[in-house]
Amino acid sequence: MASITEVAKLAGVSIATASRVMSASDYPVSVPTRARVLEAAQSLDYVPNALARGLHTQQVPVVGVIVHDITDPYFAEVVRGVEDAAATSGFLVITCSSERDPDREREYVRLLRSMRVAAVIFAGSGLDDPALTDELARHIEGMRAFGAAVVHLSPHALGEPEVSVDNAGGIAAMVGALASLGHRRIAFLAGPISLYVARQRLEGFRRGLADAGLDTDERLIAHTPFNRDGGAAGVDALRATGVPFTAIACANDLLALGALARLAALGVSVPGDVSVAGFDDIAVAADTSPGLSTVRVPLRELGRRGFAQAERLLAGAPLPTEILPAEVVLRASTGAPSRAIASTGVRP
Amino acid sequence: MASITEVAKLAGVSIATASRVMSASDYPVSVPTRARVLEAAQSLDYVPNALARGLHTQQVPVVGVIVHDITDPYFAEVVRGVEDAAATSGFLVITCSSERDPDREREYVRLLRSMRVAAVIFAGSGLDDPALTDELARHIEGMRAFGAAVVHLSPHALGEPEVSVDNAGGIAAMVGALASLGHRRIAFLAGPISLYVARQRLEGFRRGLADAGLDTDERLIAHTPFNRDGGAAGVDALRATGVPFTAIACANDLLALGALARLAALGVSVPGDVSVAGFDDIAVAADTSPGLSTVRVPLRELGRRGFAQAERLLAGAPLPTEILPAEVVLRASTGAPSRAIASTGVRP
DNA sequence: AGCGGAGTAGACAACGTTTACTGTCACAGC
DNA sequence: GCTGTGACAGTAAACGTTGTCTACTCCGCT
Repeated sequence: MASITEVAKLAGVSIATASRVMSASDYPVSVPTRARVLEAAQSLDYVPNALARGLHTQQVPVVGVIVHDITDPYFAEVVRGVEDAAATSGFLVITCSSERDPDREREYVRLLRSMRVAAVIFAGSGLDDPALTDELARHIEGMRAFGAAVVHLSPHALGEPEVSVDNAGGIAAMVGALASLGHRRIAFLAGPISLYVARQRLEGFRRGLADAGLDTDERLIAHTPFNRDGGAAGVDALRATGVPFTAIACANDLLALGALARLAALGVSVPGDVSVAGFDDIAVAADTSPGLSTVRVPLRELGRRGFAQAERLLAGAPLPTEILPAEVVLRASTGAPSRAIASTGVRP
Repeated sequence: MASITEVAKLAGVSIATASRVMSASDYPVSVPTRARVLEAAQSLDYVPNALARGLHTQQVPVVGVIVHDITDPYFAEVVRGVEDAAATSGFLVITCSSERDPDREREYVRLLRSMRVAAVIFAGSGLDDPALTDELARHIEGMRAFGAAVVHLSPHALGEPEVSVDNAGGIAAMVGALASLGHRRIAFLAGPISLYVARQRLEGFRRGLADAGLDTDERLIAHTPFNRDGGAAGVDALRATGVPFTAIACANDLLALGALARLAALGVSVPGDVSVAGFDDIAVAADTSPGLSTVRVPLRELGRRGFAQAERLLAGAPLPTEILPAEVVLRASTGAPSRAIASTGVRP
């Protein structure tokens, strides 16, 4: 593997001159000299050593993205957005699936720090856990200590996210849409209360209800894990209350997918008996049956903007926090209500 | 950001001694000295500089994974497998979505080389393109030139993949399952002929047919892009031939998803009129309606083994190529045939 | 008493860059 | 003819590690 020393030797110039050509520095190098260096580099298949460069500049053109799970379509889409933006700036992207496990997250942050990555983007939501928040704050401080940019794409304990999505507004709009269809008793699969996004979405749910002139029935709010199984469990929890409802709004699409599957297994027709709505509009949402009504969030754009903010932060430019719009998408899983189903009133 | 120099100073030892403690070298350091160094490191929040370390060792504990698109559930799952295995060895994972674009791939390989990553895992299949193959060969040689491990998880032009999946066997088994259900005229959405995996799967299709004592009707093989739209296009192409068929096997799940959607739009019932089968068993397959019969491939395991092979390669250990089994999973999209549908015979 | 060898610690030279800092040269201005 | 200046090129010192080599202290053995 050729180093710049060999390039310089072959070109018959000093290392400094070769470096100035290869690193596109603005230091003047005469045209013929530059050409000779370039030719030497080419013929040696020279690739600059980013480690040596990074050792000197204290920074390497790499950005770390901390997600819950890259297998979750939500995060895959966000990471792709980061990657696309990063690629145009010559940055590489390190993906870290933390599984929301504090130990894994800590370890990833440590590794990212050891690599002196230029930026770390936290794509997943923060957890409300004082101990963890303290620790995270130390980590973030540690990262910033060597000039790394830190960007959040979701609400968290330590201030506003640099870029985010109108979570509350999106859910409120969906509740409004359900109300317009005639629904009066709307249930909510809220996800885990400890997650800040889930809280924002719950707040949006309440707001939507209020906007539509409906009361919130706390018994129709179920807190279950943010995944497919959580959706099924949520349906069961809702039915167990015995309280009637005609629609289920969900805090994300995975919950809605689980709910759909569980309802189908129970023989409850969607949207005949109950309407179901999700949030995020992950790609699968169009392939479920019935097609899932949901709230579309520009996930890839979220990732792109996240990287852009990181770059701006690195450049020391001021940083207005951005909130991306969320848009209701009505497909086949929602319709006008027929009759309220309760735990005992499910059609066989 | 504290360096080892400061740690050494605070502990009152030489840099060398501090290094020996921090890098868990097997060089003897007395217990009290070690304790002092550790304490100093702790109090300074010292995190070793992986760049400096990598500059010296010519290698950084990072592995690059080149995929088609991280947003494709197939690749997300594989990357997750790599990530899980990598995490237990303290390695970070760089994700590169090349979109099968030679320019993007070249650029990613260049960046990965500049980072001196320890390994590069090619998760996606190779393309049959002599120019590209040449270039790729040069890249791979370049990577190996500095001691990087290169691992392929799919068939490609330059030899056997280090780990892969029984593509042909899986499809053949699915064709066998369809034949057992009574299907005699089975169509195949083969994906792009230029992709090596697609070829293997096509070969498996032919073999499955032959094993079942059926003739291959070349008109029932459609080559379309490896995605959802390709599935829809494939259905249209098949119908346009006017040749009757009772089942469609697909070279991957995305094609099957597209086919399912297109058939639903045409009012063709699945599996009433046509059976549909996919390949890969991505997570979505369980959420389609009807649930997609497919061939399950241990994708996460594929990623894990890929990393394990890279590690073995790095250690210089011999390397038996592995082929992971594929298993038929029958869900609701397949059933006994009723009558063959042709381009003109579709029920309204 | 002298010597060899553990056991431990420190000095120092890499690794491949970048970037002050120093030159050198030619040329313009006086 | 001298000096100042601008355009280049080279020297050398970092950046933070690791590993080799040398050095010092005890110890036990002859």
